[in-house]
Amino acid sequence: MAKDQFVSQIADIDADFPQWYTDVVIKTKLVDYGPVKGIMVIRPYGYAIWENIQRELDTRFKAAGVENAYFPLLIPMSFMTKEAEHVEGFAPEVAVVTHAGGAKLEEPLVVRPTSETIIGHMMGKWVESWRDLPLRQNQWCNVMRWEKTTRPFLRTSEFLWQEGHSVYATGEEAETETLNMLHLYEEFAKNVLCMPVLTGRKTEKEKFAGAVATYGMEAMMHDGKSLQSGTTHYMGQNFAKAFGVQFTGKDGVLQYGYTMSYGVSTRLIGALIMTHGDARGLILPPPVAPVQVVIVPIAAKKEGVLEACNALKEELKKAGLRVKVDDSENSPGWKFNEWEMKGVPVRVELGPRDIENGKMTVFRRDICEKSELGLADAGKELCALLGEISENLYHKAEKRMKERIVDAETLEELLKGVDGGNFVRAGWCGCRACEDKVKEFAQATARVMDKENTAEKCVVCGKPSVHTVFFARAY
RNA sequence: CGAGGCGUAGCGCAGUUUGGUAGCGCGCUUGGUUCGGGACCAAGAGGUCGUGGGUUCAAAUCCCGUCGCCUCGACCA
Repeated sequence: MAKDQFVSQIADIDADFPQWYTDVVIKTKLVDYGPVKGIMVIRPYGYAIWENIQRELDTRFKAAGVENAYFPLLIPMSFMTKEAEHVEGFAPEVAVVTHAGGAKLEEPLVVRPTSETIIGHMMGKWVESWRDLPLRQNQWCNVMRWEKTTRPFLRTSEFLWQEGHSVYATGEEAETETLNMLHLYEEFAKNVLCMPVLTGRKTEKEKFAGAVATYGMEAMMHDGKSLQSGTTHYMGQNFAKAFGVQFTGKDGVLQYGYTMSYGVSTRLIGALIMTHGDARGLILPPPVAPVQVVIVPIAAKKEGVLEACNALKEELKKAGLRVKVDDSENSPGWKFNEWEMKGVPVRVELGPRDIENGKMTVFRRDICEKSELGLADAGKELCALLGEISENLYHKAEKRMKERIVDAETLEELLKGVDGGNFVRAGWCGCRACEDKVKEFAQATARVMDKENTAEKCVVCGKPSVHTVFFARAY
């Protein structure tokens, strides 16, 4: 098959970015559409990415002192109504179980859209004394939010995530933890997903239902749109009061704890696809790639070729790499394209010519270039190469993001900025009306607030700026 | 829910204007030759044309109804 025909299997990344994205997740066998609209099936190749994300995050959580636990899928409806803002925020999108065991339930059960309520309930029982604090737990689970429009990984009615929940004795500690977790996510995005993110506090309009403050990390996609890739929330005593999370302090006084929560989801997979991918398909960052090195035998039937491939595989495995030998019956050209589309960071071609010369032909997915490396010390060489690829992916994405952050002083400039696929930094007076006006005028939302208020005037009303905000169109 | 589009083989589509044998590409199966960028040859399997009704000698095609899906507007990790 001609090469242009292969490329045409995936839509043009520049011409139609959403179509490109959908093509890629389906054709690379990350997901499939299931029988229920808006609920995706994650196939082994996609799930393997999630497992790598899980492992990397879990290691970090545990190092920070967080323990894993599991809480129920079904939550009594009455729990949802205990925190006023929370129920208002989530009511439109919960799925409700009304019947079970062949009979109508006395109290409907909601399928968790997030677990603040039930974890708050349990923590209320577990926390009695200041000695029980801080209580820091995390769970890996699925949640359900009945979304109106969906897209694989980016917005689905059911998704996998982790949600961490902590109780502290003081607001300061809980707030500090909220920021610490945001930084943990940022470091993770950089070093594991090779993805630069913008972090900061969310506006009142964009914050989590029931939170005092929400912080988020936003990643810039190829087309300049923003994707909320993780959030951390400081709840103050809102949930502690609703669920009776009380403890006796050192001073002997019974008091409410302060809670916080944080989560990232399978959306991260969508984020890294849309951050790194190109016209040929996926480009997976080495730390999360299910296969880091694929070995393609050339002239596999010739004596010694498969043996050499398998020997190399064993050597690379010993070096800690995830390796696959593609010994299928397909032609080499077919395999090249297949694994490139699937985003494998490095391909090694091994044929009679290479073996004779004691070399291997190495193809880098990130720059699509071939070179030769010596077969001796292959493990060390390829580990170094994967590290180089990770850095290159990060720097490329970081450069793009930095180049596409522009400032605006008027609504027209802001509109022009987001139309051009940029994040727009602008002043904001802090009022809801001006925020709504930006949305109406430019179809852009406040992603996060900058750490410092560098702007002078609100981009809408011209009053003094209270927060400098990054505005963008968002997925 | 407001606007637009689409339902024909596993996937992508043509055929509908003007009714008349169910087609194409990819994929799949079998056998053979191949293998350093999606190889080639040969043979084959696979569709009650979303669905219900109507018109007609005859409907994928015309008429009426209905269901489903996709894209764009209001919420979200």
